[in-house]
Amino acid sequence: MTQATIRDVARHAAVSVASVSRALNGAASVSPATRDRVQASARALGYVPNAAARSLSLARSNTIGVVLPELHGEFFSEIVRGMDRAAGSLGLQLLLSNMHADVELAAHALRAMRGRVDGLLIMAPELAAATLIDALPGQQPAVLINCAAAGRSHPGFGIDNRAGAAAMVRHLLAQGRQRIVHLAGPGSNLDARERQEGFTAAMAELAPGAPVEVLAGDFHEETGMAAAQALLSRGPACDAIFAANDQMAIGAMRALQDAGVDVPGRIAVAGFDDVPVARYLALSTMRVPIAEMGARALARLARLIDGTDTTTDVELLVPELVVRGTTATGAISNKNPQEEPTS
Amino acid sequence: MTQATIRDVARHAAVSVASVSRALNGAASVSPATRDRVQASARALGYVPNAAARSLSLARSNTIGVVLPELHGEFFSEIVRGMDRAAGSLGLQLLLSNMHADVELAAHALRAMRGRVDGLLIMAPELAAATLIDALPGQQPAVLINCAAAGRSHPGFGIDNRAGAAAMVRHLLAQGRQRIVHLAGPGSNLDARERQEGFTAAMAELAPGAPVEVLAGDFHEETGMAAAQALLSRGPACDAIFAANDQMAIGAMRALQDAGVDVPGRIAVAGFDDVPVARYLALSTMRVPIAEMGARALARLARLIDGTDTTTDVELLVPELVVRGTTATGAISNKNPQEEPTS
DNA sequence: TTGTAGGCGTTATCAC
DNA sequence: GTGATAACGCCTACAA
Repeated sequence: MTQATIRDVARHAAVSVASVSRALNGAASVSPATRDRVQASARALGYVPNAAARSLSLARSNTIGVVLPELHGEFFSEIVRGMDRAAGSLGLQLLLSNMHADVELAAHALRAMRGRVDGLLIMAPELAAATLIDALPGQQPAVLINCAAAGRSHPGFGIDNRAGAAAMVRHLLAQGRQRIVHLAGPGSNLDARERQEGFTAAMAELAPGAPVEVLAGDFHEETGMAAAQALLSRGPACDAIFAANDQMAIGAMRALQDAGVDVPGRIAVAGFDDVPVARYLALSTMRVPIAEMGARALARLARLIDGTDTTTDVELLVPELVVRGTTATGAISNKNPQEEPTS
Repeated sequence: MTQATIRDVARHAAVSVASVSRALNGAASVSPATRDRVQASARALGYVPNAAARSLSLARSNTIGVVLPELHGEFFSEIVRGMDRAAGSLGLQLLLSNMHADVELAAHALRAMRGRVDGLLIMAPELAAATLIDALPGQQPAVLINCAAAGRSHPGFGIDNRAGAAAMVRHLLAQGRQRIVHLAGPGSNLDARERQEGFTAAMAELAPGAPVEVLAGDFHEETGMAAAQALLSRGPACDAIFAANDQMAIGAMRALQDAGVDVPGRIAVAGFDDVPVARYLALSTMRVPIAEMGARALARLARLIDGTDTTTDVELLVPELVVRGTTATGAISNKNPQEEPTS
């Protein structure tokens, strides 16, 4: 026997399909007697409404399309967790799809969601604004996360990378560091660019005389190691390495420690993101509220869908400075890395 | 202007909707001329097929429902990554929903997917077999992951926890450890139970005379700390702690090191899972191929859906022993300071 | 090769 | 309060 439809229930309860629909959806006026009969029949037949049919009829799916790039473990799970939490409390489902770097595929993925989702949550830190806008299905409500394209036609969310970088620079300077080297991320990445800009701007403002140096990087641990080794084996030494993300910072730490360099005694190391590993390695970093960003983006998309919120500005979430052993002045105090604030 | 439908395209191309459908779906016989006209019109109007309508008509959604419990960062992202990878290569989408411990809610979540997905990927290590089977929509193809219910009516995937635990026991014994204490996970969790059983079985077989001790735990780091402290402050000492997961192992390590106990000199520590942090802390552990499990489960579900595979057995993935510093015999590998930040 | 028409399962608009 | 019935957008026999 195949799945029961609303017609089966109607027949079983000896009423019309209209009454079944009304009885089951609560809303309209139905006599208690028929409602009970309908509910009993539905239960007896194991009836479950067909979501596709309902979506077609209502032109609403109660589903949010989520398009993310290939991203590393923690970031991915955190942002999805935030979205899922918000979606659950709003009675929405999440349709996942990962955005390939290929624009063709990305556009295809977006199109495939038409009629299946009520709105889109898109994160594409590597895609240029115009490219993305073109790929967007015309009428679909969408919220852009970490997108260069956000703010104009579509609302967006992002990390205040400039403020974050500035906060770290301020911290390092306050610790007495004089020559801070920034290990940048890939130029194709929006966050990486903003962090670098934040760094140079903050240095120019807070330490006008100090040397400003930026090394190219790619967000990978190996690159952090290589950069640190290069720094050691060349001319004027630096006394602080501020990496554009934690992975590179960790790589730098390893290389420095392998070379017997005192961290932070001789060189301080700082990262960005606060991945879980950072706590164990006592790495100072900027904590990025990823889950919160996901949750807030979802909530805003929901408001956009039901017309409650029609703004298109970009909301920036400010990272929080987390000071640990790798930038502490004097004695390193990572004796108990567990005393970190819980997220 | 609202989204174009197949009728708009038909009108624009001066053909029937049937021809549009045929032309766009490639399959049937259409004259090259009309196909070109249709494609041109579709592009001109920005036509994208409505997935809900198509699902309703075809009784197929090309979507897989994924139901996961609340799980910690890495596990979640890894398994979803595996599924997503496999889904992408098969042209399938992923509809996410997290399974709440509450059976009512779980059943509701499963029901809500009716008509929206072609099959279900369910992971519920905490739910009893019968409960889960009851909650399953009757006809829906489903693959169970880490479920006690797998293997009977539904195919399943799982970790060979017994073999994994045995491998770790063998390793610890080979390292000369005599008194191994197992720090178990929550009894409600299938993996935890199997790991514990694997431990006791392996001990009975490989070290018949040795004392076998099991401490209750809950998979949390704090519990690992508390357990280690308790072990230190009581009677006969042990020389190895084998935790049911990495989190507890890490907690135990910290407690031991805080107490000045030489690890692994006096007490070896081992975990299970190989979370990313494990590498940085030089924790020996069993590596669980999570992404692979997700990918294979999805592939098998796809075969189940198209009738290619109708078996219902459980496939077990074997964890791999990863030996690091915390179980090494002789010289402790603390020589690499960055692997032991609390030194 | 192409067009007509019926059906997929629901909801909503009418009459009654 | 209840019951026909027309959408919703697409696919697919069946005819032509």
